[in-house]
Amino acid sequence: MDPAKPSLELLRSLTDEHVLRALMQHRRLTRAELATETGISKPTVGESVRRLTEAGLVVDTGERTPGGRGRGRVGSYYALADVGVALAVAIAPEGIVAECVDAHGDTVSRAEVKIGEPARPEEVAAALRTAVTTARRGTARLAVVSAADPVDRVTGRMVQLPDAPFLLGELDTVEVLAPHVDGPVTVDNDVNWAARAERDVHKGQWDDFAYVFLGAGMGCAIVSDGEIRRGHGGLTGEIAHLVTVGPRGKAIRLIEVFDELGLRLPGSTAIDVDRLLAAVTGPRAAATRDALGKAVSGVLAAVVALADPETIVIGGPWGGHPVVLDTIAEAFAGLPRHVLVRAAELTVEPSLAGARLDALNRLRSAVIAR
Amino acid sequence: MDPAKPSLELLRSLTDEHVLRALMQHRRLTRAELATETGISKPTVGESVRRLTEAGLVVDTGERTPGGRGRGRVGSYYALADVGVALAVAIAPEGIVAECVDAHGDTVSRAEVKIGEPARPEEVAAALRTAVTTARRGTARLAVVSAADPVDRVTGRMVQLPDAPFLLGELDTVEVLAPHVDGPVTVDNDVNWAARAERDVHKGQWDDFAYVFLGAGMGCAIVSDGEIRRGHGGLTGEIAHLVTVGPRGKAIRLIEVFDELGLRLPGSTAIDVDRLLAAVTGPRAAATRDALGKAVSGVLAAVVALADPETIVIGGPWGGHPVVLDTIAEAFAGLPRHVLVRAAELTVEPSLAGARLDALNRLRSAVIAR
DNA sequence: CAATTCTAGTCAGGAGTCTTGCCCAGAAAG
DNA sequence: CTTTCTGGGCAAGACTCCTGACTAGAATTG
Repeated sequence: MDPAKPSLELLRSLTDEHVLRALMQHRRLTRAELATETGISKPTVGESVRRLTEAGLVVDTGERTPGGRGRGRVGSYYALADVGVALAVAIAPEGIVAECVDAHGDTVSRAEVKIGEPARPEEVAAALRTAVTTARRGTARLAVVSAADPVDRVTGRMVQLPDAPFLLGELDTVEVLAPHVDGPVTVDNDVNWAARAERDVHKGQWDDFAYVFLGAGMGCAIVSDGEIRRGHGGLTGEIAHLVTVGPRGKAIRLIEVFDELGLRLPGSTAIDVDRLLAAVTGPRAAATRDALGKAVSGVLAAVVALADPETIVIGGPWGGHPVVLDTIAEAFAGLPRHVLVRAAELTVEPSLAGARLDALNRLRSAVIAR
Repeated sequence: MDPAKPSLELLRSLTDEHVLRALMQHRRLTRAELATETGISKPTVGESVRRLTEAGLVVDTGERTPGGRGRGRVGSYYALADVGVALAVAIAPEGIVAECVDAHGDTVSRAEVKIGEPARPEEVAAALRTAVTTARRGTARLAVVSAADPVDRVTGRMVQLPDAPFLLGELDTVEVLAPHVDGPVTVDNDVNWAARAERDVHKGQWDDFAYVFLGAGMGCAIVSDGEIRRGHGGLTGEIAHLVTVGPRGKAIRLIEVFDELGLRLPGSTAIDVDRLLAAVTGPRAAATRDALGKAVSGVLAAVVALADPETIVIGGPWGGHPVVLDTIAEAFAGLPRHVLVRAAELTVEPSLAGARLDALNRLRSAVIAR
């Protein structure tokens, strides 16, 4: 039965929720301001504030309305009590960033820990612990993690796909973080988080788009009806095995294109980004550019066919490079169905930004649910 | 502001909604049965029934509880009043089927109209009018339409994609039906409806799967997080231009495979299903089977990469054929990432079944919203 | 400096909704 | 005929929200 049972308690909790959300957004408000902000009557708001104060969720800040504002009676400012923080963590092969956000959306602390390449799982786990313990302020009520590898939707663990780049290795993020977090740990891959951040930049306008990330690993995030689609195992957008156009017009998997072009790191599953960038800008670059353009636009054709995005956003160390972007856009424009291709808006820590915002929303919901 | 404002009116409408939903599901109930069914107290239910009767949404059927049931006082049975019907329509090149469903989920009428091939738009429109006027009983409060062509998500009109099969032609379903329906007309393509029906067969178990339809036209529906994903323009799953493996290992678009195999209807954009089935079962079938298996499994690889389904369902006149299905499953099993491939469960009018169920849900919501 | 004006917060009254508990009517069972 | 049992209704109580009036206190105004 979908709709909630009607009861007076429902009403009361709805009132409290409105008040709490208003305080999260506006930091500090008087009872009167709360009433106009929420549209609820003054006496009801007063009662709610009394309840929430008693429950320890709201405190009288002691501040009074400044004289300058009006001439009437001074009001008391109320604010959210200390309700704990949420952790937002980004795990990449280069290093780890951990941040704490409070219910107002402020980042209260931050820690960075570098990792030596190639990353070994034990090293990553140790760095993760260090970053989180350094960053933590007060009780962390939940954690949201971005990881630069495919993530199993159910267990939150990294998944190695055959022959596909695997940057971090076997790492059970949930297990590592559990001792440091007093609540659920959510893990998803970095491209999905970056796409969520991109969506929030274009709030309400972009409901359906795709975000293609081209770096040492390749991935694609699909936003449909305003939400990231993860699929059954969380492996939506793992495009390494997508069939596309190879260097001589042959149908091969995307990851194989980089073998044929000799652009993978020897002894590793990852793509050699530096060499790739040198190859598309240096002498005799035309052939490489042509091959990459055809291969990637074959992927974009698949994205258009199976997700029908409004636009396609391309990001990542080499995908975001102007030369590569132009090459891809040009090759893609020749296909029968094409959409606007553009560079990602967010370039600095896009996946952390996405994880941070989700951490905030989850923290707020957790506070409201007592 | 997401959560509804707390008010007493909210409570009342919630109570009415519970009562109405119980009556939709159970056809006829006494006040006491309504109370136990909804979990709401007897006086409250009584009051709600009084309100709803006054509003004309509920009627006293005049029936009394039969003596056999217990020994207590006789109760009065209440039931939903006549609140109109919903139209469910399936438009295919062969013909049109229109049905009326009432709020209990009963199909109260049905009409079929054949169309001569090839279908001309005016002929289809005329057949549509005939089917709907024949089937309609009472006021149709809304219509849900399945159409065997790509459908624009915003306008509900058919969309012709370059070089892709286009079976029904330019047809503005919404405009044709508007005079016959007293409410909104919803249009989507037949594969999406079939997939919805398949989802409802596996209620709650299948949240993420793909439905690949292979017939005169080809399409694919993606169910993610329990919902059909349509994309920005409603063209999700139009796989004709997906890059896949051609007959000699060349990377070509799916639709071109049928050109190379000589399996398209001359002078038309559609696939010649009869000739295709003959080619895969007759003598020298091995080469054709091999080509089809590779081409389709390339499409499935794309579906897996971009949607990560739990299973892939294959249906349609030639896709559902055992020989074809086996061929595809075999070719697909050789790829690095593969999931279970199975035939569609529903084979008789699957898209109409999906449209019918959606029509029912929409009708119920419309009734509850007064 | 006193009167006026204005505002945050509270109080009182009233309307509305839900629930529990009790009672009644009436049919079947004993 | 009495007992048992069930659907339905009534009354009382608890609770929530709202409107409107009131109070306290500060700034402005004359």
